[in-house]
Amino acid sequence: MPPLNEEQLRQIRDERREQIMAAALKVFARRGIIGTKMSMISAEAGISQGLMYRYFKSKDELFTTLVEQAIQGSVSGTEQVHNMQGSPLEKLMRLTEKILDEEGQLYFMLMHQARTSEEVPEEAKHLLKGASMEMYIEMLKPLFEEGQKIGELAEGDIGELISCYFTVISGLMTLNIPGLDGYEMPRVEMLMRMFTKS
Amino acid sequence: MPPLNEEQLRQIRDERREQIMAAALKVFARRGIIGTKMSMISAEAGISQGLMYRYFKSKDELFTTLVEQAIQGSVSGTEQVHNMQGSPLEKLMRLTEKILDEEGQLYFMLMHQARTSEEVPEEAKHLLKGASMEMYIEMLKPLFEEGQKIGELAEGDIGELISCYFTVISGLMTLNIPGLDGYEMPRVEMLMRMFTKS
DNA sequence: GTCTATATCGTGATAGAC
DNA sequence: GTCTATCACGATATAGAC
Repeated sequence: MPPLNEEQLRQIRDERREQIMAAALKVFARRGIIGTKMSMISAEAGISQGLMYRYFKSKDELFTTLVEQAIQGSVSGTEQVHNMQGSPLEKLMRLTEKILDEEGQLYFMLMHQARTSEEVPEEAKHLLKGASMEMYIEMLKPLFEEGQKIGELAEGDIGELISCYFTVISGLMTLNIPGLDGYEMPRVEMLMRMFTKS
Repeated sequence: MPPLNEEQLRQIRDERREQIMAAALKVFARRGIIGTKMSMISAEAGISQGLMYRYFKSKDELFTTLVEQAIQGSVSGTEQVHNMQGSPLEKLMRLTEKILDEEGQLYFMLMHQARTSEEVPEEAKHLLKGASMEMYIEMLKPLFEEGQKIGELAEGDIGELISCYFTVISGLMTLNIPGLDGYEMPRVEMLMRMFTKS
């Protein structure tokens, strides 16, 4: 058997890395950085504990890498609202559905863990400073402004409106409803009643 | 100096116990059962680690005791809505304000920790089964029914309405907004727009 | 009743065989 | 590249002095 060439090795390494990160995201999101043991991640990824340290220097580095990825995803996801078609309200509903749909939920929970837990690595804390509520508000301002102009969205302070939107959505995301007995994600139409002109 | 009599000793013990529980609530609510070290609780309470074990057999027992207290509080708090005065909407707003006000928040966060974390003591899990979403819905049903009857609250499935109410409120509580940079608790009037007849 | 000292165990991270 | 064995440390819970 010929030895693997450089390209093949790199591919194996990349796949392993992705595999570890996917496993780590699952566990970190639910259990936080302290509640997560490296053994849990390695078990979830189906590899040994020792191997993880070939790909990430420490638990902290792994966590921080995931936070970075989560921030990137949330920003690009929010930006995409402007590429959607339909009225401002329709856009907002579609954005909301996309956020609440189980897809991005793990990343969202991870960011919440990173924001609230104390023993988060300094670098991750620093990254989170760049993903402030204000930034998201700015990103959604044009959408809400247009909605108010055409009389589709409720009047009132636009900052308060968007802040309320993000706060409620954040709350729903961090609840981790799929795993909560009895809880059910409210319909988007229900939530939108807060923001539509009555 | 005469020796302390039985009554005095009991009083000291009771005070210490309360003191430990208050400190433990603060720490558990924010950091969860795993993230909380007994040393943190003892530091918060201003006593030594060893002494804690004179009052609670283990970390698990302490946690479970707090969960029990939290459930009791949330039930009696919700029940009180029927003793309030005013229209159904006014009652609901006052209940909401009471819940969201920092007061009960620690207990709420504790219950969320207990619901979502994996390594919660079996007994605490069992207690939580008794505090199901369905129970709270039943408790609020009369209020919503009257509100719908007099045309103050939105029409539609009453179970969905109350479920949405509790889910959104739960989300806001678990966010732990006081400690979150940029986040702000939405005004109750804003939230109520979801449930009022437009 | 309260403290300090310590036994015991679990976890993060490393070393070295394959 | 991957695994197993191991070190070093920190946390729970206990023991015993005051």
